Amino acid sequence: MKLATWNVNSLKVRLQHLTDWVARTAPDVVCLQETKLEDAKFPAAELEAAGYRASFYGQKTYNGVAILATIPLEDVSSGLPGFPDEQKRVIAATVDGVRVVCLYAPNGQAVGSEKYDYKLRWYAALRGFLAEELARHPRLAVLGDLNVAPEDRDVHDPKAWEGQVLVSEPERAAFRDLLGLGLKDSFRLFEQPEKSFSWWDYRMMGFRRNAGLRIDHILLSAGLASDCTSCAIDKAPRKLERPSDHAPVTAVLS
DNA sequence: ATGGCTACGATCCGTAGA
Repeated sequence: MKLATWNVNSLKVRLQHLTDWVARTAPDVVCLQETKLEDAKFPAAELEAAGYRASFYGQKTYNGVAILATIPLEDVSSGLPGFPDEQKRVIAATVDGVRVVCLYAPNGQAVGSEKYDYKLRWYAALRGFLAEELARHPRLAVLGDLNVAPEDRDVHDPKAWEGQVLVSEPERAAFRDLLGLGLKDSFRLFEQPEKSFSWWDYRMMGFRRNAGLRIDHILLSAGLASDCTSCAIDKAPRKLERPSDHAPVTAVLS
């Protein structure tokens, strides 16, 4: 099974990139973030034509998540229990016995801001949710834009970013807390190129300078990590005209 | 040098992203 995650930064704008990409790479499951579409406007027919069923949880302008799969999606749930939230950031479904959780973590804006506080509270609720999901589903995959670069090697210029949002110690601690539940960062199960990132700022020629961060992740429970044969970031779609600022990340389970 | 893009919904600029 091939699993993927991609923050598309507007599914309406990126639909062609997405359908081209799935045609080329043939993932079985794709988690999307920042669809920025109300459910009524979700392009279900176009994705069906591309070979994918979809479960989606969206809103106008901001946020929005979806799971696409070539096989049926079962037991779909959305949101974090005990954490009422207008912002549509979480959807989960079971696909062929694998519990898939698709996440769009809050950005946090700036350390010390109200949005930063919301981000840390969201992560605390997420941890509780994933602990329950793990107890229920030993085959658990958590994919998404987690908006945390876990280590300095995930940051193009750690000095410049030190203490900033996406990199700050409380955010990294929240990320490590997820690993502490028994999840593995699948990207780090394998040798990877130096300076591997999944997001590059649109400004300042960020992509051309490889001035990026690795903030999109695939975390796997122990039961799935032992079946994982590869994890990679696909930079190709970031090179297209009018790209998303994020690249897709893919993991293969044997 | 704290900006520089991009998407969106609203106008012809503000909000948000990361």
